[in-house]
Amino acid sequence: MTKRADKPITLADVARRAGTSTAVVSYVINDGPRPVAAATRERVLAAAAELGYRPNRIARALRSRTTGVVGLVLADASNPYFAALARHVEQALERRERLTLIGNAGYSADRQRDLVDRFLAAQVDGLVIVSAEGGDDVTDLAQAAGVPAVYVHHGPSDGRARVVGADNHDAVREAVAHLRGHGHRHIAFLGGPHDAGPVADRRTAWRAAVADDPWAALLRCDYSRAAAHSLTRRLAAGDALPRALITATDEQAIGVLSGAWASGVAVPGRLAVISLDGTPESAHTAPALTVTRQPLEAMAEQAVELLSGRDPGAPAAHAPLVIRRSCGCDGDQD
Amino acid sequence: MTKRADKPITLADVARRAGTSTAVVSYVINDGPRPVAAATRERVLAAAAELGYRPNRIARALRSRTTGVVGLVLADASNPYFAALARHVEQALERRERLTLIGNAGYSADRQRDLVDRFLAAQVDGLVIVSAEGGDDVTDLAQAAGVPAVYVHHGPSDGRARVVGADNHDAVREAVAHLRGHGHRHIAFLGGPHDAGPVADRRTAWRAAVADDPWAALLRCDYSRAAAHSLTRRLAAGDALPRALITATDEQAIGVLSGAWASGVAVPGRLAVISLDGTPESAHTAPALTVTRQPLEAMAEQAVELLSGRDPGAPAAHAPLVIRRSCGCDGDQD
DNA sequence: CCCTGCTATCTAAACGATTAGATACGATGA
DNA sequence: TCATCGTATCTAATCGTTTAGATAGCAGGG
Repeated sequence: MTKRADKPITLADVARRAGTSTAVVSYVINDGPRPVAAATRERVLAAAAELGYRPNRIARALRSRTTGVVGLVLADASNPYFAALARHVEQALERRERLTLIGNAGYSADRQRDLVDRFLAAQVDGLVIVSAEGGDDVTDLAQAAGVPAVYVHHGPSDGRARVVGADNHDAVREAVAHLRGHGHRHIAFLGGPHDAGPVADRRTAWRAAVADDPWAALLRCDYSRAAAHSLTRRLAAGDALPRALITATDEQAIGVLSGAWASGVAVPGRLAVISLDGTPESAHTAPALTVTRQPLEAMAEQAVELLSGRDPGAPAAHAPLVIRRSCGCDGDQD
Repeated sequence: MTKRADKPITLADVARRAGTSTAVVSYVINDGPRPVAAATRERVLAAAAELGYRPNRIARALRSRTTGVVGLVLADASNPYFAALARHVEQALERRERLTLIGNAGYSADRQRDLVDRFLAAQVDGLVIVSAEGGDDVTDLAQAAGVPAVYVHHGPSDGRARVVGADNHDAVREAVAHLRGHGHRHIAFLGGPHDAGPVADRRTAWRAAVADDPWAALLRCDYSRAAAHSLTRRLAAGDALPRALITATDEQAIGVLSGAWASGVAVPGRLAVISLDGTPESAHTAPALTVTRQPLEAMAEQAVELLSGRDPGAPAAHAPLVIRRSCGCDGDQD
């Protein structure tokens, strides 16, 4: 009961108490555009402290037309990859003292536009779009409102929008080389149903890396564990399972693992797997997944940097190969 | 280039165009507190549509002292359990047309208070705290600001705060009974390092359910996959592994699974496992986890309902047993 | 024909901060 | 002593809504 709830403290209260005008208080609070005498500053600070003054960001936002809030639109927060990305974006924003408005578009372009609309009405200072293939282009909306927008992981390919991604080519090349090192001749790839955006890049890179192998198999399924699980069971039943597989996403890799387990297929003995995401989940599957870890933190940092108008130097961060067990190595599993 | 970015449309613009005052426009926009003649309403609506008017929520918030934004404070978004809970809370809010400000406290009470402070400065209409054991009590802050706060999963135990949880006793009883049904005599429990909040409830319930078994072992480790993984490996090396185990959380269960795999321990053959969370991840581990699924959606719904002042009837939702394979059943895999 | 009461609308004061322009006060130089 | 300048502060307009109070117009009862 230290403070009554009914009357929030305002600038005017502090000014009255300090015996000054609201202007000086404002100048003190934000090292304002004009200087304040040291003695006065002290009085103001003391008054503010005594009253427990907390600036009202809404009022500040109305006047100064900047809210310190950024909208984060997610295609699907259930997907650990997107969830991890979201976390890093939120942290990058936090570091810059900005608040994060979050929303789930659930792979629907309509809901995505809707969300962006609502974020813009809330006067966000910027938009980070973590979208998947289905994600529509919302650059027009943002532009109309004069709000900077950045896509992460996947975005419209016409040059108009700023898109932050990772260097997938190198990663895939490394993965293929590693499996070759284990003696595998034919290295299959499990991609998505349509292959647009980063996953298409990954597929292309794989195709290039196995160009010398006409039998390299391209598999496809949804990006869900369930889909990869049943695909694996089906292939195992028909004895059509490859011996070495690169999956486009961790979700698929995890589905492959559980499908293999259910079919009695030994990993990595009968089937070696490398996944191209490297979310935290991948470290504690059975067996632990060898992955190329997407540099999520660097991507988030780059995205947020782009929002502030700064153009970060490095165009695409490298995704390092993290060797664990699913590839056949006797990994770092303690 | 349909709309210039430099001049957002305001109420006054619409009023001018419709030949009315700003008051009527406001009345029309929100079926205002006063009626408007049908003809006028038409004119206003038309003008608004033509100009592409979008109300400025900041200005609205300043005047009406309600932002339509709720702050969601997370102990740790990396934990899939919390992440799933967060998703459901966000969806429950979305359904009520409210925006979600999200923030990660990272198990630190200081950062939690800090976040709450910043959310309150942003004039949130309510706070949802998804906190773990470490989480401090922030009821005082919220109360001082006159903002309703609800804790989900875990909260201060003095009656002052509203806490939404699930019925853990029933769930644990069911899990124990199920393992007994598989012929297990001794059922161990893997809890957290300190056991406060819901995990303590779960432990207590387990103790009650195995009261007739003086040898039932209580294990402890951090709530991380890594900790459970190495604990399992250690126990396996010392041949001290129980034959049936209930884990307090999915994270631990997944760590146990990967530890067992690494130690060559067969699950469920040598070690049967049931977990008490039931996050989506648990469906696609190898083997698939049998769990008591926490009613996250119901909890989120309850929490948001509480924020609006309504007191939802049901005090604690039931966590149903989802039978898969880690318990020894020939589960519903694929 | 005037007064009453109702409806539809307008005027203007909030909300709490920021900030440009006006002002007051000493100190300085001629 | 007076004009000049600089510093520290105050006054008040402004951001875009909401909404209570004032007002205008019209119908109906006496």
